[in-house]
Amino acid sequence: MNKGENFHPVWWRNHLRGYGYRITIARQAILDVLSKTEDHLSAEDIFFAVYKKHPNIGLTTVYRTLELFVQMGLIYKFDFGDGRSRYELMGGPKGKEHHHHLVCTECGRVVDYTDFIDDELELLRRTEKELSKKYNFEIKGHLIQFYGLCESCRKKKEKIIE
Amino acid sequence: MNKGENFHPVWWRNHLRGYGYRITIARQAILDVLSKTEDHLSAEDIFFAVYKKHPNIGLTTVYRTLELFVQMGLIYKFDFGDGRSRYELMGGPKGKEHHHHLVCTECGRVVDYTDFIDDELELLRRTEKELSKKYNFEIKGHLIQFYGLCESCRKKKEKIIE
DNA sequence: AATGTTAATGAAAACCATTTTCAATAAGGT
DNA sequence: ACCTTATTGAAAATGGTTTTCATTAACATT
Ligand SMILES: [Mn+2]
Ligand SMILES: [Mn+2]
Ligand SMILES: [Zn+2]
Ligand SMILES: [Zn+2]
Repeated sequence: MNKGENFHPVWWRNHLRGYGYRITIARQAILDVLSKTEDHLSAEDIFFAVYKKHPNIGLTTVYRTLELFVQMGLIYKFDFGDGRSRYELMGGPKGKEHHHHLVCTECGRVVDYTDFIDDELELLRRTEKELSKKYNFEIKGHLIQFYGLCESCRKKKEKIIE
Repeated sequence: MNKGENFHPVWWRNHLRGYGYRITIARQAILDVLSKTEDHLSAEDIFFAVYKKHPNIGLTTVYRTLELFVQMGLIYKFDFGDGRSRYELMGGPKGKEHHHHLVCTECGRVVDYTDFIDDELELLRRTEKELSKKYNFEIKGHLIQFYGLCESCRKKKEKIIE
């Protein structure tokens, strides 16, 4: 079986239908792209990836579909500070579990990390609890990102200084 | 002494001069606005606040000045997901200490919190250390935000359901 | 398999926060 | 006062995203 090729289409179809949406070529193609990549793609990235097989699908549809999938909870939408949103598959067969990000401020590289230190989740839970009590907030989620310099960017800077 | 009125101008002047920049009316006015508010203002918010006393200062200058202050480390720039950047004073006499945010996804309300930050800081340091070792990142900073529903938005939703 | 209803789509235009351009102005050293 | 040049305001440009609107295609019904 061609790895990733039309990966578990049944799952998407059920997921879509379950929400009362129609199953279209564009939606399947976009999910297909997202299910095959390890990267954090922008709308335009996805548009170009889809374009290879479906040059008739427009960027507008990509935006609309991504918005829909975010609302459905199928994908995550992130902002890493480079002026465009980036998307990542959430649940499903190839979906990633909850994780946080490490972002290089120089080249934009993004690293997922899921190997939380044991206490991290514990502290998060505790913080959420205390915050919701103190500020009367019903906390639904969190965003945690670390910013810095990746290895290659650090080396480049060292060379310049020498 | 009029509270906040031209608060410690000497401090700004030194801070600016220390970086070799000229002290202009626009820059002082913008710092003045930021030093008087507890809110997280957008560039436009700041423009309007400045406009009251200085209707000749343009939005372009506000953007340029904010960008400069961010580079100088005088202010923070945040993105709370409503499509515009928001700014907050960093150091100085009225500047806030490092803190994280609680954001209402319904009305956009933003709450600063500095509580529990001791535990958090400790854990953060440890996490940063582990991450920088494992992924060869030189970590420079972090972004932590909790998302949820503020009290009034929660109550509104409850009423609708009833 | 044909039909009807209506969600979904593509192309173009609009939107809107932010940036760039460029000639005019003013900060601060002499 | 004068000079140099950083800073400024107005207008135009930019670029990611959204809206508009006429056309197309999903899919339930026949
Ligand atoms: Mn990720
Ligand atoms: Mn704040
Ligand atoms: Zn890098
Ligand atoms: Zn709210």
